[in-house]
Amino acid sequence: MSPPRSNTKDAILDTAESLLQERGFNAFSYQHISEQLGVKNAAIHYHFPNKAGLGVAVIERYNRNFHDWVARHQQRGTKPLAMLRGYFAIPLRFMRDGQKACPLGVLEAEFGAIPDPMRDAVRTLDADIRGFLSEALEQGRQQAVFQFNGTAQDKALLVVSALQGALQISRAAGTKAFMTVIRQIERDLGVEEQRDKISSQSLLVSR
Amino acid sequence: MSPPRSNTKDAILDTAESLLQERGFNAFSYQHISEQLGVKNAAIHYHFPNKAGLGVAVIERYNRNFHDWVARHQQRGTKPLAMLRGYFAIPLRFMRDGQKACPLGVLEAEFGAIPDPMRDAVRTLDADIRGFLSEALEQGRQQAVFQFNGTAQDKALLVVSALQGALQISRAAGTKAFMTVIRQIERDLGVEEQRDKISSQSLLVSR
DNA sequence: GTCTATAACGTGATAGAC
DNA sequence: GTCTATCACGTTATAGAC
Repeated sequence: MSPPRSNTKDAILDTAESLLQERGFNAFSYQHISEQLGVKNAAIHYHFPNKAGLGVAVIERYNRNFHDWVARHQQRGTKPLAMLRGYFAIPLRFMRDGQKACPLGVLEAEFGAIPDPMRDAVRTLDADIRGFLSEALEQGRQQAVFQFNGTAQDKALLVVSALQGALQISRAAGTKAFMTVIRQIERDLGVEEQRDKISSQSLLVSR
Repeated sequence: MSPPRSNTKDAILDTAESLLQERGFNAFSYQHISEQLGVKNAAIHYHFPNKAGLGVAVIERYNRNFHDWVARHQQRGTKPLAMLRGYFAIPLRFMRDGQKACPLGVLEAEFGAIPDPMRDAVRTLDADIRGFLSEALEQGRQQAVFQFNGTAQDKALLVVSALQGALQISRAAGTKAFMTVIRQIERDLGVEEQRDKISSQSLLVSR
């Protein structure tokens, strides 16, 4: 159902997504992409006639990938705590992969300066991520692996907000800040501190 | 010690700060400022020769204002809970004042695309804000008005992260999201739900 | 599908008159 | 301290050859 996918098109999306996370939407250009890709900017305009369309495509692909990830875990019957940690691992990878920010956070920070179609795509992505997390938290509470007050929706919103903020703050304050927030979130969910987390422990000691 | 402060200079800083919060650093220009101010862009270059300097000036003034605010409350002997809520009121004002984002969050989201001197200023601001909040939380814990696990520094980082993220998310998801996060933060600090918060209660009901 | 060439415009910034 | 005028450059985007 999708055979003639051009190789370049995906490469453009990869590069655009990466640049978006590094620089934000308004600070990367067709030139940046074309240079990194070794291709002329006209080629990019062939695949994505205008920048708004490219932006929307990046967000929608990101959301599709997220849905696939969720579906994969649901099929496997991944348990709530592993689900939560698998979710934490996503921004964690961003941070380790060159201090990237979360696309959602970047676009919401630039919300007043992005095209309307992108705003819609952002809203959808936000709703989908929170929907997923709400479910995981609610399941975990029912299985008594998480404890928290208020609705799962409210708690999910807090967790998503904290992760998004922490990832940004880590760009200024360093990796440790992000690990700290993850640890604090787990603490606040009543998840016991793990005994075998050597790296986390050393982080604790170092301040 | 500071008598000949040009009126225009402050007006430029006001406008730049506002534009920064609405559009981000890379999506506002000297033209935007000059149009809003009814002044030519050369006048702005007279006060701030380059954009990086303007950016730094905005951040540093913001930090000075924050310090003044803290000092004012410390002199008054404001109690921890009122301190916390006074702090919440800052981003709350941003949101109500045209869906503005927090300057810190915006700049950290754009961190890969802002000049070096601005990065330094951002790091300082971040450290100062968290320092203040850590103190307030620690005081509150000692007075048994807040309950939380972990160090006050860790909890402060979580709270700052959550507020920053929530303010951004609210641009896409609406005001309610921000109120929800504030309520959840208070819940997680063991602050009792207020009986007289009619608006908050109706928010709860509406979802 | 990718290229060269170019258009039309916004950007940060400077020189010099007033 | 603000203006007019202008510059060099980067931006998104298009036309048309290959």
